[in-house]
Amino acid sequence: MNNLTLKQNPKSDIEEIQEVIRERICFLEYPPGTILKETLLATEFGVSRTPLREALNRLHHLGLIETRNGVGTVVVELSPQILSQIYEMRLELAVLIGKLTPNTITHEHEEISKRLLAETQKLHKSFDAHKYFQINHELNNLIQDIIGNVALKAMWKQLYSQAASTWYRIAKLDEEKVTLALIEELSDLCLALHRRDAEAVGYSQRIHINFGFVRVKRLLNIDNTSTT
Amino acid sequence: MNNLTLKQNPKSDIEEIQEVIRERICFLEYPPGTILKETLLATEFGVSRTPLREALNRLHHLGLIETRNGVGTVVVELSPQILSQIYEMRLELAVLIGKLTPNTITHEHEEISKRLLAETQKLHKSFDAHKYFQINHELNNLIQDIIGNVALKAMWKQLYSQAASTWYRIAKLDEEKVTLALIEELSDLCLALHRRDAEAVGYSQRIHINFGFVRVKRLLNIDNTSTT
DNA sequence: TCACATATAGCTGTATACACCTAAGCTGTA
DNA sequence: TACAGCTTAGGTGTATACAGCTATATGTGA
Repeated sequence: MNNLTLKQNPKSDIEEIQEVIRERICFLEYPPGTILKETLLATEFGVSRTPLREALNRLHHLGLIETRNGVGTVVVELSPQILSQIYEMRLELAVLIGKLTPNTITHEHEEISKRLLAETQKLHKSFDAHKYFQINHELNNLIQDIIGNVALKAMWKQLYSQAASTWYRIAKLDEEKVTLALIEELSDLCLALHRRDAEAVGYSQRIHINFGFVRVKRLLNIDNTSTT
Repeated sequence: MNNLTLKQNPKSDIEEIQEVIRERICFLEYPPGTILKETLLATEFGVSRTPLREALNRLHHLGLIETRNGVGTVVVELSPQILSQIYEMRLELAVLIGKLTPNTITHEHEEISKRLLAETQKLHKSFDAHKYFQINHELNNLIQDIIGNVALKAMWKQLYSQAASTWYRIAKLDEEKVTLALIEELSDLCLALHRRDAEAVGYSQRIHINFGFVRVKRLLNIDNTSTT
């Protein structure tokens, strides 16, 4: 665990490539529908197509891309229905953070959350989309670091990756409100971490995922007939 | 959906290879520690190493294998701790089956469960390990087919795959009890399906996963200090 | 001018050769 | 005989050539 960054250092080249492309998809650098060419990416990362294809294969398994023979590898656009299912799942997983043997919360976790809160407050004065994405991303890494159950952690990461780009696309439409919501979220988180209360972290996450879900539903006109 | 089989037909060759190897791992044909050679598998399936590596790569992502450079691809042996986390997660996911917009239960689902029950009752008279595995496998496919939330379904499948081989190894130690438990499980399931009650399916699954968890813990001497 | 068949550029899918890594076995020496 | 060092067989990791597929563009006839 590095100094206040929680950097996830990938071991192999392939994992590093995978992470870079994943972030590009999450951060809307590759918006849904973008067609990625293996040759171009391979030359960019300075490797041959073979290892690059392995990276893409893993991203395919994460549900982020789809490759069509003769065409290219396209960044998936999730249907409103699937996206809704993903959010419903995330709501359920959130409360499991504190339930399933969480990792011990450290002083460092608390410090990171404070830093992110401060950065978001600065963001409130002059909004910067990419900075907003970055903070969300680091926040998610922080949450992941508290999740002790490896299966839950993997699932949490995957669902975040799948939902991120849509959320960010929507967030840009209403900078003011989402920034305020993020400040509120981080405030809650700071309090929960200060109390070393993983359960509170989970419930806080649930609340704020639901905030996002409501806005996503509103903008995608999802008819919600499920019994939540 | 085929005639009372719920066959999952893979599209590409790679997916088919992946499924075959996955079943071999689940069914203990490749017990943990087995070293798989890419060349041998490639010749067996009549393809080159490239597509076979893609299949292995996906299995790696499912947490079933690990490949070490210069050595081979080894079937992972999950630590008792990780296995415990997987079971805890499965317990939580079970109740979500009925909660998160399940698929409509059909007459066919009911018929399959009846058939599996009948087969298990025959099994009770003369036990056959592989047959037992097969029934468990089909049962799991049946449950998957009821899960409507795609994220939950994917997670469910993955966790089953990871836990299966350990469970089967343990099941062989006490054929009598596990067969009776399976009969009970399928009886509950038949009833729930007859009522078209997905929630009951979920709770039934939870009960019987817990049955397995208890036995796994007993044999692996897991110290359970978590607050379930 | 439009519809349709065809040619083609460029992509992914696959096979294969080679580089690098690892572990086991062999050998020489104390 | 025991042990250290080296050799080597055989594995995975990577690069690359080629096969097959797809969408676009082009040309031709009505």
